[in-house]
Amino acid sequence: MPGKALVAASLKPLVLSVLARGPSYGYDIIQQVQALSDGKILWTAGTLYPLLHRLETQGLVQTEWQPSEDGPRRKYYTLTPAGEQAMAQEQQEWMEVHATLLKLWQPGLALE
Amino acid sequence: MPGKALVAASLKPLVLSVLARGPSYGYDIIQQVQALSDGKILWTAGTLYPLLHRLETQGLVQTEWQPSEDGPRRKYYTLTPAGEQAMAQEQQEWMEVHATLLKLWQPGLALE
DNA sequence: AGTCGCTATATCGTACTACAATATAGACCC
DNA sequence: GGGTCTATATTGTAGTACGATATAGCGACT
Repeated sequence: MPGKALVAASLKPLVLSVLARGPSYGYDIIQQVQALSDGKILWTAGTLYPLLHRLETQGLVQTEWQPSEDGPRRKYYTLTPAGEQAMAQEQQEWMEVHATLLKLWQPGLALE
Repeated sequence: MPGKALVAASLKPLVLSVLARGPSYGYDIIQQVQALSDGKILWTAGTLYPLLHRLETQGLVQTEWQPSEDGPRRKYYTLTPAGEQAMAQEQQEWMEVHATLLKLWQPGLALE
């Protein structure tokens, strides 16, 4: 039985949003999201890396290996212009869905 | 080439949220979501019905056929207690992701 | 009688997505 | 040499999205 997604497909907008703040690498992205969500969003490497590879294949990110002074080398991911555009699009779509959910969650909205 | 999801996997929380307001049937759910989103969220039947069937298999909804005075009969979906619980869970998880996204979208948040 | 459009549900095939498990390896500390 | 942390990668399995297509009732117009 596979695990359950925290919120299915929140993965892509979150990762693009992290990278929109500046280049980062896989392990760090996991830590950043975990910290920002107060430990509620916990990804494993097996969840994140395939997505990063997909983003690269789709031309939304560029990659660069960089050595680390204190551990294994890191693969830094940087948003391309197409990636920035995709991030803006994801943000807009997220807000549209969010607005719709808020309307549905309003207790006062009458049913027809 | 398959189409792109408006926001991937916003489907389940939206459908559960619609049903949390009262029983409904497939065609009506599509219309409700379309109206509430100002026409931005457009689902096809082929997207919605498989999800409704999954929700039924998972015991989150109960179904009942009802005749329509003006057209084909309708299959009404009603949330079960487990479905209400799932809906509450989805709502909480959505808000956690949303809060994290808002933090990431704050222009003032400094990078380390 | 025919056809158009709207209502209404259903299934199939294909592609995409999520994630646990597992493997590999460097650096540090004991 | 063993444990912990850092760091990336792949594989297998299950879940998800959606266009295309099929079926059928009803009303209106021709």
